[in-house]
Amino acid sequence: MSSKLWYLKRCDLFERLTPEQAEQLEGRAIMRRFGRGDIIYLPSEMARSVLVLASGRVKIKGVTPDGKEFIYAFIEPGEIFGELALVGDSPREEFAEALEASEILAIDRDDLFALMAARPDVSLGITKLLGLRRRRIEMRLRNIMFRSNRQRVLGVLLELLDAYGERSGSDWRIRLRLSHQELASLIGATRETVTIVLGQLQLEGFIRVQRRLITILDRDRLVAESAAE
Amino acid sequence: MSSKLWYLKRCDLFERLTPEQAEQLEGRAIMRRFGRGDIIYLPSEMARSVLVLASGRVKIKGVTPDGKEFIYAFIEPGEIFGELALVGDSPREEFAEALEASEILAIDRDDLFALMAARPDVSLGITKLLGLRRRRIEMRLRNIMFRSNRQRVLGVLLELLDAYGERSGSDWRIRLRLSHQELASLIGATRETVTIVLGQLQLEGFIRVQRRLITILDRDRLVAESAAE
DNA sequence: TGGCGAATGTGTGCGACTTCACGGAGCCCA
DNA sequence: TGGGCTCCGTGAAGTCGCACACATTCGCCA
Repeated sequence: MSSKLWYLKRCDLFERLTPEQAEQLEGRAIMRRFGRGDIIYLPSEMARSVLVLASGRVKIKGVTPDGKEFIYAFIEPGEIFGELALVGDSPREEFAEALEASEILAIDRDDLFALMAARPDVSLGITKLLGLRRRRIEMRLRNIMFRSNRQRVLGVLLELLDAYGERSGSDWRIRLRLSHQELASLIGATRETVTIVLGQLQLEGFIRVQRRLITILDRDRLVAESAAE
Repeated sequence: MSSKLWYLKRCDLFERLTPEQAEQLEGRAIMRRFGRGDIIYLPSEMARSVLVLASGRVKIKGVTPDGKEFIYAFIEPGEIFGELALVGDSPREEFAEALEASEILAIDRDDLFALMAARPDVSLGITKLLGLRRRRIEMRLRNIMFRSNRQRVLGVLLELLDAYGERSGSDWRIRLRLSHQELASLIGATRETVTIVLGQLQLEGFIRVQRRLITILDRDRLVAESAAE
């Protein structure tokens, strides 16, 4: 089995394809490699294809007019991204950047449309994917509007715990190692403020911070604190 | 033709149904009326149906833990809302509130799933709808993160102009009449700040404000100002 | 048409964040 | 194993926007 095919099968959406359908898709997909920091696509670039992350890690980000970067999402292996190519003919409005060396499979959107026509379950899967991501973005918006930076940090920690949490003894830790700058880019604050707030939360016994590794010591209290007021 | 059927046909998604399909859907849909200020659905309510606005106007909103309201979107007649019912079995996370007397058609999500299976074009339409709304929300997020309230107001005015702008002589006006409070709930600011900023923009000749009616006098300069720095 | 609630205009203090600046710690890799 | 880079910690000074308090105006409708 080709490596392209193997990667396709790892993606939820495609795991139930018939061998012929999978091979058809695989034959027309293009594999590309990117190094740390490489830009995979940019805004204003026409969106002709949908991407599947085979290995590595990717972030989806935007840049404000005055040059500050903000993060929409992180992509893990097996996940799809750039899927807004399926909606209309508008250009992309965000960046995709490789956070580490990554392998990416590009599927032409017409091939995916064809597959969707033949497989209603794939079509429904795409719909649900779009819906889930929309729900996530709305949660981000809710976490930011009218909230102090302390509340935003609490909120984003819970969100990350939900998406990337793993057990560590009696505690939870966030598998995704993020710098203070990246946390700041998630909540719309400065790097310095995030440093301060994380320090306070550590003092108050909510979390332990070790460089890029954050451990949640008291999840319940953190949830209460985040919901309070 | 029943009024329910007539309203269904006004909705882009359903206008090309066969008479049988339309009647089938119509027979199972439920029409309800709401008065100004009535809540159509709330968070934590299970999302069993998708709504179509037949007449009136609706806003989709959330509330922060400390009671401040923020607005996700406005819905106009012929538009669908509550469509996240199609994604998984999670409860709703937002409010839908009637802004004026409204008539609403509720379609059980299973009926819509059945229709989607029979009509790939409806399915694709739903997918695109979700994608468009996600793009819109992402634009909102981009407009808010790291930006001053002045920039946010400029941004939201352009967004509203795009969605609800109409020609008025050589100028453009925003068809949707919004209070300062509602504008504030769109950008995450206080009502007072919005009043100040609108006043400044009027002094600077960008816009004219008459109570709830905003006219854009110099669109190009406003775009430049919004993109600058 | 008078009255009342909603919407708008304005001012004052204050606090949270930002900006800028710099020192030190950790980490990768030649 | 040390040089250089990124990341983290901290302080001083300034600003923006918020909270709160009121006055005023508008528009609706009894």
